[in-house]
Amino acid sequence: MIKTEIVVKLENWIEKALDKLGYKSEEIKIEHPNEAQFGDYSTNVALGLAKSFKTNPNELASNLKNELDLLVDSDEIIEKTEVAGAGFVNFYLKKEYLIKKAEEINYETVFRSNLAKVGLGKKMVIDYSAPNIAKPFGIGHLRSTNIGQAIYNIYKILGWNCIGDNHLGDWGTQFGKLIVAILKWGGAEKDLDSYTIDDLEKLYVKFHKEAEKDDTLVEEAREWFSKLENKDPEARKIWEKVVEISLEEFRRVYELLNVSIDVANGESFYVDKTDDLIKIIEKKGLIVDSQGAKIIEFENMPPAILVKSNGATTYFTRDMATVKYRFDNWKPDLAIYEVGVDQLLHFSQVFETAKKMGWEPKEGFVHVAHGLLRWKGGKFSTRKGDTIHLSDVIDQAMDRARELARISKISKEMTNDEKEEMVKKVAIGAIKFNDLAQDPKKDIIFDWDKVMNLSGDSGPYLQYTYARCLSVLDKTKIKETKNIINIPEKINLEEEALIKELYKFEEKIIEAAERFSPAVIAEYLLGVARLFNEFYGKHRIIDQKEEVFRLFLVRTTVSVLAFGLELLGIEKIEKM
RNA sequence: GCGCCCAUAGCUCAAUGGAUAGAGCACUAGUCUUCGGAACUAGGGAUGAAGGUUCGAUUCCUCCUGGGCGUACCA
Repeated sequence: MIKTEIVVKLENWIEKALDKLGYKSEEIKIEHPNEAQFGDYSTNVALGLAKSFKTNPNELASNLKNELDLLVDSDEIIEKTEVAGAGFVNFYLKKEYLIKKAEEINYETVFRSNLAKVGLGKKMVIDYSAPNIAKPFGIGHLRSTNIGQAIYNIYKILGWNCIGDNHLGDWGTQFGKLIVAILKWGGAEKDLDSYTIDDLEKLYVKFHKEAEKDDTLVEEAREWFSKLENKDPEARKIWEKVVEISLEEFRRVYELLNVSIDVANGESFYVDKTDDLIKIIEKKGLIVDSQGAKIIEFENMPPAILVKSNGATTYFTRDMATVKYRFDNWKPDLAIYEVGVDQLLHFSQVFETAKKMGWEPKEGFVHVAHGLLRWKGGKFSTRKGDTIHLSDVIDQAMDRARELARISKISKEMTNDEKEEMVKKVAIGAIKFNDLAQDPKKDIIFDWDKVMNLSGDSGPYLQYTYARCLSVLDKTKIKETKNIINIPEKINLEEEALIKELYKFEEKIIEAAERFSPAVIAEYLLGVARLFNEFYGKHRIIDQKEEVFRLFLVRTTVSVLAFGLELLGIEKIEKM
């Protein structure tokens, strides 16, 4: 758990004060109270201690406060303390400190270099996106792509050395199925070159429909996959073409999403590495022969298949080869897998085997098992063709954004190209935010209205607030308010609420990293934007006597939103 | 059958042992002599059920109900 300087300081204070009073606490918890009336930080340490020492919690808290006040007197951060409730001690921050933190955010280089100290140059590898070849980019893989990229961005900004690896699903029995489908129903007259990604998907779906009636098809598919592994020229030729068609589609999607993944060593990359891998694991004595297959057994889990009875490998084999390759070549301190929760058992088996083989990074493996995408009724299934294509979602979101742009005053001054560009950013921002704003662990219910939500808790709400801020900064005559010299005597409730939210940015970024949850940042940005809009709605900024201070707030809000959107991988919009 | 996960407002989500459970959507009523109405203000409405641990439980434990995922040759 990484703590901010102020939390460390308060912990030390409390420890010292308790020591003087003759108490010792195992754990001192400092948190933000959820109500402004209880200050900026609080500790409940007196409550726990009072219980074990059988004293009155309020009395203990008062004594603690008295000791702390001796330290507060000469402090430049803490303004005052108070005892409240059942025995909480609350802390209030000085205005000067809040302003100093906001200034740091405004001077981006300072803020960035502070954040970069957190990771200490450690290295992590993150496995994300990993779409399957021969299927259109569905909104299922969108989740892994968005969350994975955001986690990558967050770790990078915290000074980690990051490698993103797109573990493309370009190998496996599914190709056996696809080859069978192409040969049987693709039409011999049809040239492979003329296939589109949609054709491939239709064939894949048709295979599963037919396979329900005819058991031999699956067996046939396994045979074709086995042929592919044995470098059969016909199988190989079809496979290569299919990969080419798919990669073209993925390139288009990533460009649209503004995603770029460092390397893309798909499953096929590891095919020629599995023979050695199997030998090494065999040497270690982990392999058991069972019903013609080579398996690995575990104490508390079902076994994993390393080699199938027909001699072909499984995705377990290839994932083990991947673990070894990354361990040997990249020597990461941390390995993250942003893959769906439906593969929980699989990765438990992979990680367990890796531990036994000594291929575990120092800080271990993390499976960010994101929840599945569901209809209200059930699960999406590629096999049944019950999927939603990303391109359809984008098209519909763009239609909706265009409609809003049509009635917007600002966009009347834009050229058609500018407007179309803006509409695209809004639509993609909305779609991405929908994925990122929710705790990755939970299933996500697909809802057209929610995905395309352009108001309220949404990506466009953040983009809009950003544009609104810029517009104010554009209209004022005072151009330099990154820092302020005269701190106002009195600030109103909305100003106070806003500045007391802005300084939390740093800890939110760290929390997002620790919890592997970009949603922490997404939620935080919504809060900032909401507070800003409330402030904006109540108080004029330009040509007021408080203009300098208020512009400072606007500028800090801009900095936080810009930085936060960058972390989430959502594009900013200057005018919308 | 066994294992893992989930259940919060009509709907979609927050709250990772603390103080009066927060938002958005939808609904109702307002705010346009506007620094940008993709906004703001106000309103009603919620912890699946039963026990337990605790000074304190949406949060931890047990059981029940409902749902999801997994459970050797798909990935």
